[in-house]
Amino acid sequence: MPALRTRERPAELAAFETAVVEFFVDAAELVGVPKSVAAIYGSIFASAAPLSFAEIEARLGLSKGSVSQGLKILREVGAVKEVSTKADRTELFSPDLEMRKLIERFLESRVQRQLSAGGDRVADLRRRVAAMPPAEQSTLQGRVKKLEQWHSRTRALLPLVRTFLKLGS
Amino acid sequence: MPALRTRERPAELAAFETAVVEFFVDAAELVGVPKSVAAIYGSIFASAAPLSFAEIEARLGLSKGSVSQGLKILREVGAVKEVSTKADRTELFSPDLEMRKLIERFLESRVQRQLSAGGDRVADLRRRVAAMPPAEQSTLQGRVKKLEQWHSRTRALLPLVRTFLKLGS
DNA sequence: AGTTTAATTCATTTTGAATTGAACAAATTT
DNA sequence: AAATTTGTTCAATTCAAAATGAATTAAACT
Repeated sequence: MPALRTRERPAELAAFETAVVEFFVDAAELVGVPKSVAAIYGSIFASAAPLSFAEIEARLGLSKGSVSQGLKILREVGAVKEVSTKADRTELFSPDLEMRKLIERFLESRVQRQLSAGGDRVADLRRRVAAMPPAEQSTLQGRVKKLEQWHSRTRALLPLVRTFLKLGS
Repeated sequence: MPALRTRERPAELAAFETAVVEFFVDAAELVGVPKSVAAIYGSIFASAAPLSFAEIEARLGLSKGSVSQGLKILREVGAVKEVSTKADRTELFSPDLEMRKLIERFLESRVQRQLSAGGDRVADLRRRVAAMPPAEQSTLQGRVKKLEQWHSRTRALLPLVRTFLKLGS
């Protein structure tokens, strides 16, 4: 991704924006979100006034395609909301500050999904162990049990995390 | 990744192994671990007897390079231990069943790292807001505050997770 | 209606990570 | 010590995800 293009804004503003963008790009890396999406969110988050499509494109030096695609994703997950000034045709975007929702969505779409898929698999495994050669059965049964333990423990952890993140705001 | 090569083992054994491998490959996807590494761990985990390098290579149909590389990683994070039968030259591998350690390592290397990097960035941002144009300052200050909140909340969550996962074995 | 501006779509390209495979090293056997 | 077997390393390849940009649609203005 090319460096930020700065136009003629105060240097501090640009620097602030860059720093925010970097923050989000970094964080996104951890959870496997594309850089461009994180950068778009970052630049919107870093702007006091709602940002237009064109502004985002210009500030980040991204292609129209990436901006469109990124904004679509961000709207879908509710990370960004459109602030239509009916007077104008251009769409303006502000961050949806309920970051809790973001995390919720993430947990749901990734962790939750994986957990229930995993549940099915573990159940399947439990059935299969029964058909194993007697010599190996007890060992393998132990292994599958481990899997079950971890699965249920993780499952139990999820609501805890949810609750915790819900606490303030 | 090519399908499992089965050699002449009982069909149930192969099926069991495949299922376990799939379980781990799936889970790995969630946390961004390479398939091959997950598959190697899976096949070791699914085997009652320690597995040799050659066995892993054959069962998964991976290249020597991948197996070597994968085993290296798995050893480094303590997911797998070498069960040397001094009589033989071939290295044999068993799963290190302390999966807790695995998760610990993961949390440490990824989450922890990101959290402290993020901490620095947030501190930096806090300083920068001061230099913003007065008109925008209060808005931006609010935003940075949000970031701080989330950062500290996540930081607080981590030990909770650790404790929880430590509970039983 | 025709022109301009704004944004989306999607086939192609780019990029970066994962995997391969061939060359190499180390230990073992004959 | 030559040949063989076992595993490592790393440059080259492959592959999938991400980004691009040109074609297209949609809306607004003349």
